[in-house]
Amino acid sequence: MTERTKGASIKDVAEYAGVSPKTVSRVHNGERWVREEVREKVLAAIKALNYRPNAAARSLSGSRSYLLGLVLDNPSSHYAGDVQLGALKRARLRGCHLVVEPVDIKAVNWTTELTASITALRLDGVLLTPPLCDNAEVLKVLDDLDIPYVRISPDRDPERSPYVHIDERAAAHEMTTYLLDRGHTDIGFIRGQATHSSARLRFEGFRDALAERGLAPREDWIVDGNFQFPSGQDAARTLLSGEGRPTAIFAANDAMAFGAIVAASKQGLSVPGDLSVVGFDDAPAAQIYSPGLTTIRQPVIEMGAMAVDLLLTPPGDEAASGGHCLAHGLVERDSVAVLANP
Amino acid sequence: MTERTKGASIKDVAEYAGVSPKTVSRVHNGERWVREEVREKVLAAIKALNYRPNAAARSLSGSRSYLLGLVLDNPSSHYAGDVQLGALKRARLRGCHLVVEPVDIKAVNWTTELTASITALRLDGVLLTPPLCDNAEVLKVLDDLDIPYVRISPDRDPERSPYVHIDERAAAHEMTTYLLDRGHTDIGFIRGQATHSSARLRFEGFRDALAERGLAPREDWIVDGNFQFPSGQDAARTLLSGEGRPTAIFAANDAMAFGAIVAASKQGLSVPGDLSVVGFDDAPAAQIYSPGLTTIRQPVIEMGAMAVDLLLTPPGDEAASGGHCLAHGLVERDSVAVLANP
DNA sequence: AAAAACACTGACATCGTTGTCAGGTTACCA
DNA sequence: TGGTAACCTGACAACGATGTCAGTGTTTTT
Repeated sequence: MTERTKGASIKDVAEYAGVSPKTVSRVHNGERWVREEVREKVLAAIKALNYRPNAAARSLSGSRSYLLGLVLDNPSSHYAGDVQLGALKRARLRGCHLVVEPVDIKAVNWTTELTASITALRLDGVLLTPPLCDNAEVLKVLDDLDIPYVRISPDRDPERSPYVHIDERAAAHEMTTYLLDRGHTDIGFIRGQATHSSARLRFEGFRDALAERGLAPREDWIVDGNFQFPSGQDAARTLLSGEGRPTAIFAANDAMAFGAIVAASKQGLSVPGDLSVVGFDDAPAAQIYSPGLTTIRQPVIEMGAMAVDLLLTPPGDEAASGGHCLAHGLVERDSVAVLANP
Repeated sequence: MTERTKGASIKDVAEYAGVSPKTVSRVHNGERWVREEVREKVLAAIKALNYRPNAAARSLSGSRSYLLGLVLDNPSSHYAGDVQLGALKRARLRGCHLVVEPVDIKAVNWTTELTASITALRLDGVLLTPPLCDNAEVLKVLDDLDIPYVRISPDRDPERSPYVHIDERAAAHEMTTYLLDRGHTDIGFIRGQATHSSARLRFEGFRDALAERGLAPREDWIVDGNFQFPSGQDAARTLLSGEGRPTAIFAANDAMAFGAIVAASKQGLSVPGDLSVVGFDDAPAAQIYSPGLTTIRQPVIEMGAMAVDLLLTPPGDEAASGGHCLAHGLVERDSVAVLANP
């Protein structure tokens, strides 16, 4: 094997520019008190030698590692992928790299492994996605390590760390109003499991929107699901088998909405002809389903990006603390029929 | 802010165990020639102090960084997520961490950025996924850096680096035979774009399987698509509008298969009642589609894992060179009708 | 005009680990 | 018994950056 090509070191650059290594360090770290003339000379040398500071050396010497951790429990989901994408882009802009740390809650030693990774790498901070961001053990590990973290859509403990989220209640409210405006007043709702605050907030938005029009949800048209496809099928079967039937179903997420569509089709009901269905999340399948699913889009990529920004904000800066709400969007596709003009 | 808790250093462990730091290093690196008694004493000390070697220091001192790069151009796809998951798990087993490097081919400076990341972090090796693994510029950057890399399902240059793949031709052959065995002889095929060798191989497997039964594909039932959903719709419209129509459609990937199903439904054809449709890839939507899509599953997670293994095999080891083929699977769902008993 | 503050630069130690090498045992063979 | 190998260990110098501090000019203040 040939010797791995080594890049230029800070010494080479210093020599080339005729200054000390320390001055080179000052220049590319943007420290004050470097003469403009010297700065330019050094920058030219850096460019000429194509110098890249060694991250390991910086980490060892300084107090930062320029490494951020993304802790995931389900790395192959589309949601996680989008968070990662946003985080990745922003991290690069900010001169950091992203190390992905998978956590398998079902494994025996996962806390040890997480601790090991964080301490070995001296991560500067950690990003947490749901549902991990509400896992007490994870938070305890991070608190014990005294490492900064930012949560994405956490369920509870708003004071515990900075976080980003969307206004789920408002989004569900908007979706419900959208249905009402199109003449739907008989709306069934498929809930998520009560342990997720999302499930609660989305239902509350639905209920409140109805209430604003002087309506109340029919009790037997509120069915529990668990955010999974099959539970959507089951729930829809229940909704469609009772006395009378709703003209629209609002599922608390897309997977259950797909289940509802399939269940309706199997009963010979066409969507949206006989039944309108809406979801929440804008899953990738939503645009290739038949019919295309009207749903709520979360700005997941931006959430990942903002989480990195918060993480890199100097501690103590008030601007980064607390919750940061990003705008959602209602994505109109083909799964809703218009019963009356808005 | 409180001072970040620092873990024990190798000196602490050495002192605790009553040996030199170098011996501690020897123990946890599994070097030879450490007395059993000493080894145990050191291991006990490591455990007692909960010692984790500092990755930055190791990287700086030794020749390895214990960091692998995963270069992705579309980090939020399910495929990329699964590769990552497999790579992540295996990397952890092998004591490495994974740094994700997004590459946006459309950006101006992407080669510079990639080079910068690799040299700054002194990555031990890099994983490449399609279609990036066939990008000449990426390969040139890596070759110039003289950094080991492993490709996943590359299109060409089999000698250029180790790689993992599945036998796409055999898989398509198997799927075609599956259709033939169920009485389908009038089969339409939706191809991918010719620039992907996957498209070619999958088509060849299809053609060969027909040929083995003494059949030849009908020319106007071979339609070109581009692996995207809409092209599947268009292709199916073409296939279903000519004189006579196939009893089955084999799409070169799932996205186009979904398009075909939707197009068929719009023409009043039920799947699989009036038309069978199969795909390739086992996209997440395949199991929540109506009907569930019969398709080929690639062992993507295992491929990511094996890629890491290959990357960590010492260079020069013959076992790691060349291509490594993993087994695919035919996932039987509900999109194929039986016209005759197999 | 002296003192003080500011602006700029480099020497040197340091971060935590591993590579190199020299040295000390013990075991084996002639 | 002496010599050579194999086995085991630690001192010391890297690795490539940054933090600290001292030192030298230059300006501003007193």
